[in-house]
Amino acid sequence: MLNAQLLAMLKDWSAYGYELVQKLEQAGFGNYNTGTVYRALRQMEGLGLVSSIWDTSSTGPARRMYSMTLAGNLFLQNWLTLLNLHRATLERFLSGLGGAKSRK
Amino acid sequence: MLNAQLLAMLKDWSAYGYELVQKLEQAGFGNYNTGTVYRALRQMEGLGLVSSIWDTSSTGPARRMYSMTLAGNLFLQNWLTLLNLHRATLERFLSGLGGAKSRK
DNA sequence: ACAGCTAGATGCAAGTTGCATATAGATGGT
DNA sequence: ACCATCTATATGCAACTTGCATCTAGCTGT
Repeated sequence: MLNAQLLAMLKDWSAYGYELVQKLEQAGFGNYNTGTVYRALRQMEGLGLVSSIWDTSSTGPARRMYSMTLAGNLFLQNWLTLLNLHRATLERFLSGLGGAKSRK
Repeated sequence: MLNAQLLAMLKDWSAYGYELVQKLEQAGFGNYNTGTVYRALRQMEGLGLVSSIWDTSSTGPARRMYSMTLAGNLFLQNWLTLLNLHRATLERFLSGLGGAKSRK
């Protein structure tokens, strides 16, 4: 879930970790702490879903700017497709049509 | 995710763990193994989301029959509402409308 | 000079999951 | 009768994720 949310926020603009923590909250995705987000980003970098460079252009401490890669985009698309499938199945069960074949 | 999927399958009919493992796969929810499902069910029982009784009526080993409680139903409704919110936000980002205010 | 903010990182504990294995009753074949 | 297999639940161990706390380091404002 977190990975998909981070990728979604990186789709059109690059961003750095500290910024993403705040954006997650603003977007209504919940309050993740910095440790969780930083490690998720590094893990995704290891998987090739995002790439990063040190940004020293602005004032303040250096920032690690993340961008989504092509693989990251494919991952996100796939993840959303799966999410929609599962959601549809869940709601099929909630409508009482879940166990169409066998009942107990 | 798994908790919600299990609750959805218990909404209209009670079921036991071994059965739920197979139903998860048939429904397209993925292949969970028995250890994961049994422990998820016991955990939800501890939370009061499901209740169980030993069923010795049929042949074969005794089965632990699970039913969803009222609290489980509320939990499921809540969870689905949250899921839909997050999904909507994700797709808002994918449409390029995610960072409406500030850009980089 | 010093408190506070920005930015990233890491150690430890808790929770979840997969894999392997253990258990026990029931079934079927030879 | 014996033994392999299926059904059904359970648990130990390792890997991974997350939250909380803490650390480092640079910059800002008073």
